[in-house]
Amino acid sequence: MRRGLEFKKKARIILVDDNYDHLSGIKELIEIESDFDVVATATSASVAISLIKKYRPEIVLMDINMPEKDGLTAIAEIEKLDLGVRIIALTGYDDPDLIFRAMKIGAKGYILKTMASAQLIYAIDEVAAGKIYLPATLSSRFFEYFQKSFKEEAENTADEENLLNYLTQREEEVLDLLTQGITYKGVAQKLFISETTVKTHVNNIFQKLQVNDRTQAVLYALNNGFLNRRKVKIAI
Amino acid sequence: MRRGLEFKKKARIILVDDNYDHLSGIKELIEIESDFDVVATATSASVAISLIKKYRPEIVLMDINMPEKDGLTAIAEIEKLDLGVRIIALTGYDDPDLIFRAMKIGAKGYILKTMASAQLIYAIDEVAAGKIYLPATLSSRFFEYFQKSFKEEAENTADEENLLNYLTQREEEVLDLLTQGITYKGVAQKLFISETTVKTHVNNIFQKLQVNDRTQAVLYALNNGFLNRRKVKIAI
DNA sequence: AATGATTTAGACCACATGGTCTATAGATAG
DNA sequence: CTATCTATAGACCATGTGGTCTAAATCATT
Repeated sequence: MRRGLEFKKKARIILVDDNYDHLSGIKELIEIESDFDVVATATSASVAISLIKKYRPEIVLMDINMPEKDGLTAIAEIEKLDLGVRIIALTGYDDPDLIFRAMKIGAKGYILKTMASAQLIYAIDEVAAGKIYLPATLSSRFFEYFQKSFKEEAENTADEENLLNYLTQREEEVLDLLTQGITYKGVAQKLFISETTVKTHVNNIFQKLQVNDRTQAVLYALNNGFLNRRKVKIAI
Repeated sequence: MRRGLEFKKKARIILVDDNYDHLSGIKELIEIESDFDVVATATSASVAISLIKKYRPEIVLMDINMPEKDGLTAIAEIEKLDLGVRIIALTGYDDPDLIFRAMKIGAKGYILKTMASAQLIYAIDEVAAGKIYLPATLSSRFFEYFQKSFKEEAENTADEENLLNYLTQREEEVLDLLTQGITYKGVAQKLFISETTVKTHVNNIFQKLQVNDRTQAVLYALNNGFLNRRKVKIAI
């Protein structure tokens, strides 16, 4: 796997850190300890972005903690450019929320400044090889946060008292169309039934969901995993 | 780290797999190759759940591909019981969607049946030690899927042509209340303005969002990150 | 000083929506 | 073989909603 790399050209890297000393430290480290090519460095996110556009590096090492424009939004912007740049986030803290958000917006790796320099080189290696790199400590933090955020969501949706469960199949179909913003007339046409029948169904839905109008019904459906359950039915 | 385990009592495990041969194979493997204690086995998810309630094991090895009640919903149910059971998912395929969903609902590990038996033992070891275990190949698949799903979300929300951007502040406030299923009268009271003013705002909102009714407006808002941007304003 | 955008508000009308009640045919369950 | 549930559908009415037009006060910008 790694062997394939040796034949390739050296991966080109841009370093971004608002601390100049730290920046040159990393630069030196990479140049001495690895065979990557540091083509540019930047001390601000906005400069970094124009440098990236110019040099089209394979890898960007981005410090997250920067004044002015913070690293996370910078990463988001770079990802949006869709240049195939692979970004490694760099920070002092192992804050799970930070890690989660960085990975969410597309970072391919995440390392702490306190980590050994060998680990930094290894991370770049891995990311350059197309992989995603998270040190073990960070990946567990990531997963903790990941699962926590979804657990909260699940408690709201898959709740034991989900009124959606009381709906009949036909009522679900009607509600499904309501969640697409379709009127009585539209629903009637789509389901080949009369408009008054739709009204009956809708009224029954209101009763069961304990709401007074379509908007509330749609909101209830959306907030209680109505779309998810349709997906599941199709997927599984 | 690992050393701490030796002092503890052997971790107790329940195995779940609809294939009986496979089940006894794993059981034998664990009993011979490790010092874990297989307290029970089950060939169906529903049996597994009652066994878990009875034995309160530390670890559950759960096959995902089972007829009747599938493994994923079983995992979700077990997690809901909140017994502190740590579940490892087991399957033949490395389908990223499956992996993602398993981890999402709370699995602490995920391994393939095709993997070496040593890796299975190692996975149990890690999960028993409170960690989360994903083999390298699976974790990259997980992250790919993770990032892909959020990329799509971002493209829908942070889209360049987001009609929500054209709304004035007051219109945003009104729309915010609409997304809570509040009527004209309610909005008027909340904002201390007349009902007809609310109507004017709402009509302007419809124009700007290019929709014909509140439901569609609410759906547009929800699908285009209206709630997110309020969150973002507060959070970041 | 003037222009334009925003917020406020009213009038008027058509019609969509919600509430309630009744009723029939078919399916399902006890 | 009832009893219940479900899907269908109509009548009737009150009211909420959406469309359009007008208009005044405020505020920012030129």
